[in-house]
Amino acid sequence: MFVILRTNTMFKTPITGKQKKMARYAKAMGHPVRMYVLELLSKQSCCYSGDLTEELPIAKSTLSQHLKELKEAGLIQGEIEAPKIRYCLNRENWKEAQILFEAIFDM
Amino acid sequence: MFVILRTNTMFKTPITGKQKKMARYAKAMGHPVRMYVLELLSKQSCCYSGDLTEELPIAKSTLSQHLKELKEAGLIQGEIEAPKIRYCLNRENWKEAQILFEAIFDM
DNA sequence: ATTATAGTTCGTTGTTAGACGAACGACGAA
DNA sequence: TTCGTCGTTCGTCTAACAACGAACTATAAT
Repeated sequence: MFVILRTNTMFKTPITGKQKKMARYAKAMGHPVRMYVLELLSKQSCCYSGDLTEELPIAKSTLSQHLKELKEAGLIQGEIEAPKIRYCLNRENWKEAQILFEAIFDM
Repeated sequence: MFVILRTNTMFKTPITGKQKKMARYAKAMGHPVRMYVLELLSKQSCCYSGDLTEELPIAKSTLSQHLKELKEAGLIQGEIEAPKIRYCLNRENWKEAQILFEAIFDM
């Protein structure tokens, strides 16, 4: 018989998967430019990288990096409409983030 | 007559103070240990550094650094009860953070 | 006075983040 | 085909981050 011990006692880490997940989302949101993008996308269905480049006072390569970070955190996704890329929220993960923050803020 | 132009057109930054504030809170929440602390404190009135040291698999000096980051972001505060320090949420800023996250998640 | 407890600060190390311009790749238009 | 547009990747630089142990500070207990 195998008893798979995955309790916190065993590994001495009380930090839950939810907390790790939430920290990941928070980390992605922890930069003003990325906050700007997320807020914009939460209010409209999509936006294009080029539009953001014009609005934000950063190099387009920097914007690419920020968008990449948001993609890797799972909060946004991009769809190619050659030659442009259209970005939108990943609704599933956005919902998950909402639920996690909701829980900690007791809302 | 002085006209103080502080519009976004003038300085070409559309990023609002709220977004910056929110990014600051998110940045502080963007580490699992700090997430753990905040969640614990949101559920109970206070905790002691020493208790956290025993619960978390990190050096106490590392914990001090994390607590310092949360203090500097304004999310927690410490009160000396020699020889211990009692930490609790900064209710005002916690509320502010709640409101900001509430707004972006449309809750 | 010394010792013990509790927690912070310091210094170090290695990693990551965020900024940029240049080079690049993927298209569509001419 | 070349050229232009669009956005990404690369390389570089500097700063920030997160880990640790040791030294330090502030107390209370002996």
